[in-house]
Amino acid sequence: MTRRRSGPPSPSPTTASLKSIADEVGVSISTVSRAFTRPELIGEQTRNQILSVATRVGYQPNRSARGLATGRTAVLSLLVPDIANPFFPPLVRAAENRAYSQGYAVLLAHTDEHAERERRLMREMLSRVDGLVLCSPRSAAGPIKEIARQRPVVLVNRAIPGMTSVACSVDVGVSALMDHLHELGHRGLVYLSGPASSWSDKDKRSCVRRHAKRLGMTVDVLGPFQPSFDGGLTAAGAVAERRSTAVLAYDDVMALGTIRGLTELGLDVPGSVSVAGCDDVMFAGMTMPALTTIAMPNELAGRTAVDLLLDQLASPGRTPQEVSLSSSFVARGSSGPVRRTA
Amino acid sequence: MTRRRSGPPSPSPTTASLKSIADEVGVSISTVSRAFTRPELIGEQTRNQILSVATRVGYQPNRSARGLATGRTAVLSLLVPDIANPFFPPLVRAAENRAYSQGYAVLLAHTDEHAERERRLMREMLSRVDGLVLCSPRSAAGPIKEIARQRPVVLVNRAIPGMTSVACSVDVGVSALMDHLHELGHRGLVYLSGPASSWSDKDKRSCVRRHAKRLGMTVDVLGPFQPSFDGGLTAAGAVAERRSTAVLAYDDVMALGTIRGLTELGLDVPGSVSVAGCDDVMFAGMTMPALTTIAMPNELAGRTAVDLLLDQLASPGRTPQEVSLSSSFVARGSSGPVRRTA
DNA sequence: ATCAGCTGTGCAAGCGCTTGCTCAAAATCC
DNA sequence: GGATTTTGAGCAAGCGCTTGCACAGCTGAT
Repeated sequence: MTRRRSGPPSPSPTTASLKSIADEVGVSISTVSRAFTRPELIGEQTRNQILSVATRVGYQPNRSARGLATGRTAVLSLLVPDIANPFFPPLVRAAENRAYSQGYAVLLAHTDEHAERERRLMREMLSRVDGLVLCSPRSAAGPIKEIARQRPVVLVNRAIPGMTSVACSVDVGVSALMDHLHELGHRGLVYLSGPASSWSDKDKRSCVRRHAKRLGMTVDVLGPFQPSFDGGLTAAGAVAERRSTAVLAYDDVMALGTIRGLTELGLDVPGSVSVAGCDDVMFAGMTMPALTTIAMPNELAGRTAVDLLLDQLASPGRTPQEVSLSSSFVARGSSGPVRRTA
Repeated sequence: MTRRRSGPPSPSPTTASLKSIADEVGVSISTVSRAFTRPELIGEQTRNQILSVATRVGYQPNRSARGLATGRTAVLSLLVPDIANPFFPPLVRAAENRAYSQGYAVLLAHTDEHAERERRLMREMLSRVDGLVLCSPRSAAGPIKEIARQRPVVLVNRAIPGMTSVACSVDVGVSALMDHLHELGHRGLVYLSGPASSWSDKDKRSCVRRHAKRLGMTVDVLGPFQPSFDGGLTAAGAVAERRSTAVLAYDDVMALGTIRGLTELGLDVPGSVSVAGCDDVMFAGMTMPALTTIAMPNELAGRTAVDLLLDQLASPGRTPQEVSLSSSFVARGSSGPVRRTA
């Protein structure tokens, strides 16, 4: 270790503050502060001096102090039901990326699909963040609006009148899927429903019905089943019983369970029955057979949600908007032509 | 809407503060503050009065102000390379859960495997959080230690002398896997390596070699390959060429790619070649064949990391410890007995 | 020379909360 | 009953930063 030329014997472990920089440069605290926040106001020479000292000592503003003074924290809250649900990571990633690029950090919390915990989290976040993104919130409209009165809120995959939201409808995807199945000779479809109360399940049911009618196909709605592999396993029994030739599951995970269940019952996928999922989760393309599915634009959803939130932050008066994103269809190996029954 | 009995015409939209409560109850601000932070110091009657008013008006302390006054933010930072990598969600979830239960919120950010971004994030987090958990950090030891000088840091899946870390070694899992393969008649193993510089890849290579020696099996290390499905696809070619009977891939995703690649080359898994992965990612059990793999205790890792961090927060002097967690072996359908060559 | 208008900087008042210290009243002791 | 301790509460000084306002020194128009 080389001897220090002069100055204090050791770099003080206390973090640099406006004051320490001000003292070193020989200006007032306000000037240093403004050198960062309103650089135009400061003379070029002074500013450069300040900035160079700041980078040398690795100055990082104390966020709490800034937050207290400005009333803004530069933090956004992202509430998801369960980050381990493969639906969310891409969304979270996109949201965090966008937020970061705009100078915001992201406080992540998961609600465990538990309305009570969700409400507590929302409340606790209030004093920590500038705005919140709520993904598939379970709470009633009341508590959510209560929060929205205090901080900008954007809903993802849930709409509440008068609030900004971004939702991904399966409509386009289901339409294409059912065209695809129809062309392959299928004349009926079983929909394996998930959480009955969720916006997303309702959307799927209604889209399936609408497009079935359009194509003259029959629809059976089974369930609700757990949106899990085991839920799919269970559902497989019901599918087999019904001698259905085509199945759409609430999500990809359930679809994989269904495929496994059907296989164990001696039914070939896609030979005997075609199975499709929803979400186009990361693994959907990696299984065998690869999963035919409806891709949800969740990266876009995450990014959009943050954009909408930042919009609201920038112009508080803004009227709420309900953005609707559309899905797409991805044909893979788990769907095929209907087989002539023996 | 019923008429309000008395009091102000409408609940002021400004958030409640210590002062507003103090005024209403008729005590000083300090008393209200202490009613929350040091309740023993306050008379029971006063305290109850304060608490009841507080809950009625939905008081939430201003975190910035508290942070400024105490120097603690009650926020932890969790840096992961990529939340969309299925390895991380369970870890993040467990970490967030543990932190939440101890009164801490979690700031999540992803580094995109990018050392520069990682360093910037670490620095920026410094002023926002009380401590950081760094998952598989890419940065050199220097910058990391620099951060650790300012705030407690816990490393996950990376060890740096003198720092607290928690790592999951594949040792136990590899041992069991290789016993399993040996019993099934395999006498050689191909290891498909991932990012050569990562601690985790080194660990895998050395464990594989050690246990191969123990069992008298041969080892071929191929790669490095991208730790992705495509990486596995590529690797499959090399595996087929070598006429290997057993393969261990760097991670589950690569393993799935390998299986697909082998299948496309006309090799049956596990008939012609057994394939195992690492991590026991959510989907590992859902594919067909279900993936034989080495399960990493990443929930435990996430929880432990947070615990270690909170320990350091509670008792700053504490000597750094390197916790090592062990993996386990999960036999599923992608591994089987070696087939007599024609 | 005079004065208005800039520019660049400093002053000082907070932002809402914590906390060491002070102090009055009540409880306890001898 | 007086001295001492305990209890409950308030005062006030910050924590580090932002920002409205004041003001000194220039510039350039008059």
